[in-house]
Amino acid sequence: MDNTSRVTTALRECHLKVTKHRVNVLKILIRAQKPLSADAIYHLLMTDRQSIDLSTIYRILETLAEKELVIKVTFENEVKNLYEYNHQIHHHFLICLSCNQITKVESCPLRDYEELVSEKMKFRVIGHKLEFYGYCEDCQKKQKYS
Amino acid sequence: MDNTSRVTTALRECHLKVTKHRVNVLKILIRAQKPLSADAIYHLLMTDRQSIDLSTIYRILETLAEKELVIKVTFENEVKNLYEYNHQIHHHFLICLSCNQITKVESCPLRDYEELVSEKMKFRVIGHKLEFYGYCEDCQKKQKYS
DNA sequence: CTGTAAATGCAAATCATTTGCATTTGACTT
DNA sequence: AAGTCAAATGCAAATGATTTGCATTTACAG
Repeated sequence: MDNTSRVTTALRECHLKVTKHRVNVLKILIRAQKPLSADAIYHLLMTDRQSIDLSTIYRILETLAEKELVIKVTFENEVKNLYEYNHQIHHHFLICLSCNQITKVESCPLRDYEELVSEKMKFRVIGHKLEFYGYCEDCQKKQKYS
Repeated sequence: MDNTSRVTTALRECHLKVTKHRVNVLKILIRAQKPLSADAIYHLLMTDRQSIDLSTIYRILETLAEKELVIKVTFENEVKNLYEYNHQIHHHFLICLSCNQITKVESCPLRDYEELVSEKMKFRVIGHKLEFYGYCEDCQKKQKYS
């Protein structure tokens, strides 16, 4: 199944109208494999000769986030909100302090700890967010020679 | 040592002028024991009959963050940036999905995992940010009866 | 194929944060 | 204690991301 039909099916399952723009936005997020800003999506669509208004992108992202087809995330030192396709697989990110590149890490060490926190703090944990900040391989190399 | 002299000393050590506003902002952040928005600080000062401009608060927070006397943090679903006093003790937060209240947790399970990530992903980890989302004790009680 | 509610485009509003500039102030010097 | 000056502040306006109101277009149920 290609992305177009995958996305079309997903929209139908959520009782959302299948519009050209919604399909395009979702396909871009799937291809990106990382969170994108509304603005970044806008420019990708423009490059692809697709005409769309930025406010429409914001509305689409809001709708898709409500239906949990996409996840809205915010990062430190990043003014804009970012949106990622929801693959339903729990993961975290590495954020390079030098080039700001975002990389996904699919393992997670926290399931046990969640229980501990729940008990000790009397806080019912529903989920968590974990990010590692540091330097990616490329930036580490560059730093050696500067 | 009271907070006023603690804060005055901290500012001097950072070669920053000791101004009434800087002292007030730092004392508010110490008392709060959790991150506050520029706006929240503004209203606390106003309630305390202290006249200050919001832009001054932003400039103070920026300066204090540069010197690492405060830490700037952002949370999901929170439009504003928040600032917390830097106690130099590594910690994380519990964020209640119902009342949005933020609670500190001082333990951390991630030191070992950081090394694992460093090796496997060839990413030099400098630090991390971890937040737990769920329901605080009060909101859990309220949910039972609603 | 048609009617209708939902989606979109466009312009303007909103809200957090930043900036330019005139004035005030902390702290060093004398 | 008064003089000096760069840094800090207040005020008004700018900026940039996001949201909203409203007129028009479109998806899709019947």
